[in-house]
Amino acid sequence: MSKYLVFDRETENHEHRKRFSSPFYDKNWTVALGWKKQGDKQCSALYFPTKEDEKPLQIDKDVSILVGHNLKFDLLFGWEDPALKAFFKRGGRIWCTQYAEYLLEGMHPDSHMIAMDQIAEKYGGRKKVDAVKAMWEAGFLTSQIDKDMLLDYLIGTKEEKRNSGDIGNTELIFLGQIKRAMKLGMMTMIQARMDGLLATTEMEFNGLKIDVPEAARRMKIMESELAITEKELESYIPELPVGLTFNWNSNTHKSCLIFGGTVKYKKSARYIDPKTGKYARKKATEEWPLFDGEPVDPKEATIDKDSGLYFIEDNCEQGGGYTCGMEISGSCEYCSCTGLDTRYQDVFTSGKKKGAGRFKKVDVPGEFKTKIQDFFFEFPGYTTPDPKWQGALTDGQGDSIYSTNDEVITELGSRDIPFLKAMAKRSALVKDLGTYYVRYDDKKKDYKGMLTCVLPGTHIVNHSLNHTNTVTSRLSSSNPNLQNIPRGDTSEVKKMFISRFDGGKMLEVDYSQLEVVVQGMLSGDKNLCQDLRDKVDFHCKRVSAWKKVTYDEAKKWCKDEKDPKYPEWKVYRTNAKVFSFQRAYGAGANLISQYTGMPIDDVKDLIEAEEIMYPGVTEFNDSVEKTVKRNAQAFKDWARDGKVYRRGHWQAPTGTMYTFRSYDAPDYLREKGVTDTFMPTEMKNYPVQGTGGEIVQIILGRLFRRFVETDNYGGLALMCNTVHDCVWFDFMPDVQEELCRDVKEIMESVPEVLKELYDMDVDVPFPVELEIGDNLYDKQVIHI
DNA sequence: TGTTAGAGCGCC
DNA sequence: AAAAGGCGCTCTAACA
Repeated sequence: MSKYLVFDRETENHEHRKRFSSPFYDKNWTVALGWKKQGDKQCSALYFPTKEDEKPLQIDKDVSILVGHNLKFDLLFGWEDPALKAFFKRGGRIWCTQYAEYLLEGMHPDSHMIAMDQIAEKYGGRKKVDAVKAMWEAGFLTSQIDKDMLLDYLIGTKEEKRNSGDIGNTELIFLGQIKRAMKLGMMTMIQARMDGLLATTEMEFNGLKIDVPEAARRMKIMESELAITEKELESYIPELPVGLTFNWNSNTHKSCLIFGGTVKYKKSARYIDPKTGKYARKKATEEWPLFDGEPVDPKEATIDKDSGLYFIEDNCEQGGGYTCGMEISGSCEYCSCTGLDTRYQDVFTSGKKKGAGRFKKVDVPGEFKTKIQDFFFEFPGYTTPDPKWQGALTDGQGDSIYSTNDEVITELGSRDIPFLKAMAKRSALVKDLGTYYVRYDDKKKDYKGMLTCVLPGTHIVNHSLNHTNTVTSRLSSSNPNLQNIPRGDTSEVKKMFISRFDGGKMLEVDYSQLEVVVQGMLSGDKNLCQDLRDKVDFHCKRVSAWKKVTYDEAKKWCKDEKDPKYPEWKVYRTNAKVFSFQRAYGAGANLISQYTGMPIDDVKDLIEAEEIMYPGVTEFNDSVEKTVKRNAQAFKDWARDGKVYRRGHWQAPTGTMYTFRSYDAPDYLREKGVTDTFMPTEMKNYPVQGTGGEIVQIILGRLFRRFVETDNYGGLALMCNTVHDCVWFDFMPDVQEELCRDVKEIMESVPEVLKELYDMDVDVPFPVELEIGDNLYDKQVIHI
């Protein structure tokens, strides 16, 4: 009799290396562990006041499935527990209620990363103790929360007979989800994906080893290149007013510099007080000496050193005296006065201060007030923008900002603008340094970039592989994102990824054009499947259909460098390649023509040729569209505009459900009275993208089982990462042969796996390519 | 001071 | 025919 075991941890919640409650930080541990085994009348829990008290989850032999919400988190905290290892060894499986909910909801955006509290009630559970959540939100550590309160939160209160809380809710959700999954025909698919979740848990646990000295070396080189480039760029910036610093990161600045425009900048400066019409000033008072009862500005008086009193030497009213610079002696030459009249400051005549000078507090104009104000500076510009580069933002004057992205800069290449190359180089360096190395953010006083996630000592970076964050059921990666590491032809970043083993290697295994294979599989198009079996070069095939020559001719002329036709036909192939990628995303003829520079009629010819060659693909796309439209239901989108839209779905043969929403119709349909339409591009792409992702994930599950079986090849090979159609491994050469053979066999066994799980008859191969190297940059294709 | 939208760009 | 799909990170600019 096999049973389920629901469990959950409340862990110490320090953030470390961008990871919330990181299981890889030694200051975090399981503060409270709760569980309920199938058949138990109530939940159980253990409380561990310190890390030293911590005990592992006990998993009885009759337990066959572990259940939890966001289960990867709880698994990582005990990933090396012998009990858990033994559990997997005997074939134990998992069910993550967060992941299952996301799949059951057809990956609807509202179901991404969904919190338990948001679904507990719909499965008959109840909301949990708010006070605990409030304390976390207020920044308390889990260990600072009252033990009883925490346990109430975890397993329910005494009034709830200790059969609620996180654990009780999870059980109810699990049982409800099983029913839903059976009804929707999604049970097998969910189970298979759960094994994929185990694989990514293993990958997160293993992480990637970073060659920190190499990274530091590269960084130094890049930083000095950056300094040189920025120095060069400086000379192209016109003289700027104080307070405005040109920022090469700012799209506004770049657009204004290149195309002309007004940059708004802020500076602290004086301003006119509307009440007085003069510059605003601060209030101030001064002690002024009194002369005959009238206060006089001390600046106009002199201090008598002996008495400490102020005195004034009044000038002759007739204009004589100091003002004319004349020496005064005796009488004034303009009149009969005796030159200067010295008057002394008033003094107290009695009391304590008798004899001391009298003063009065007088309001005087204080310092000028300043405030941060907008200033404007107009750049003349170097060239005129193409209107199609116009963006949504405006400059200081309200004129349009134009895009200065890579595409535009390339297009500007033919115009004589001297700094474009340096600017592009700077952008590339800043992107690499800021995203994949490390860069100090002056404003936030914080470091940015992938290397900030590297653990000290081990130099391992543990990324997150997220299962519930996309609408297509693909995975995503974050903190850091290890699914967008620049390829070898873009940057040398991949050199940083090395083996953690002494003398070890890295292995990357890719599916060859997975999405084309999936397109063939889903559509069942006879020609496409045959071409996949024949391993034709699809780009040459498209060229042959487009230029009306045979496939063999096209292939020779496109690929044989010695052929006289090669230079011309190579370009055809490149265009066909771009065409096929664009087409996969559903782009129309217009856009492809614009993007490739091919005449629109040529693009239309290619599209037509495609449809004649692979009619099954069009039929498949049409059938998805029909299905979605047929089952669509209206809903009011309050988050958007409160208007009525529709949502429909299409279910793949594996059981995966894709949901689609409608959007405001484009103008040409609006004129015909249509208010909302589904996006044909989404409907074409989701099934292919999603099924490709799904296949990789279930294969990851198979790989995980093999790694469990072999104890990670005796501890000499590790699964590390996956990027949609590829898998990364870290291994010792000792096990290379066995590892490569297994990985290739398992990854290429897609048709067998799909037959076994879903009784699908798949007649296309899923070939993979293996590459090995000392790092993920310098790798060689290997053949087995 | 922190949040958010937009742009840009890395990957598949 | 007509609407280029999916992510996450960094940066700026605007706003509360």
